Amino acid sequence: MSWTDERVETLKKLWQEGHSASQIAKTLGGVTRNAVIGKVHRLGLSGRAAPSQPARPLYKPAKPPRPAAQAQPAPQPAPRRVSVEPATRPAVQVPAVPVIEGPGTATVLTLGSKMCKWPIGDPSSDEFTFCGRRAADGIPYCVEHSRVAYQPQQKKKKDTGTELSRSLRRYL
DNA sequence: CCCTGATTCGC
DNA sequence: GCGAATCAGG
Repeated sequence: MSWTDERVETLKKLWQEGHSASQIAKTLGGVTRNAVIGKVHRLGLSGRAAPSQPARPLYKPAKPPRPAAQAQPAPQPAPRRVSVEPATRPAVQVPAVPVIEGPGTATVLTLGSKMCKWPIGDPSSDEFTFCGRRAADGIPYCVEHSRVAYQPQQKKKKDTGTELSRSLRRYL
């Protein structure tokens, strides 16, 4: 199919009405959404609404790998400057060896690798915390919660065992 | 994985 | 001019 005046007009109409490229493609028939998008751009009516913000965020990563037929000796890579998070981060310090706190005092921010990750409370609540008691290396939970967490597993058969399950057995 | 538009570039 | 391929997001 080709872009007859009629089809182009339909395209414009539908596009301005807010239909998606694929919807328009289906309506018109005989074209893909890519074709529609391509045409839309050629017609210069890309950004439909909200021109407030640039449709294109100003940076273009370019596209490196593509079998370009023996192109000319490409110049220098032309460094692209992309804003890369200049913000200063406080970098929350998480104690490697957490203080032994009572249950439910560790938050997602203070939860260290060696702290029990047993959830306490409603995860969707502000009150949500983790157990936070000391947990052995490589074990997600403290002894008490490990027992609960792995209960169904504990009395399985052989259990040739993963590293974790072996550590676990030692641990419990 | 489904979808969206944006871009590039061989044709 | 066309649109497939590809990309960056939602």
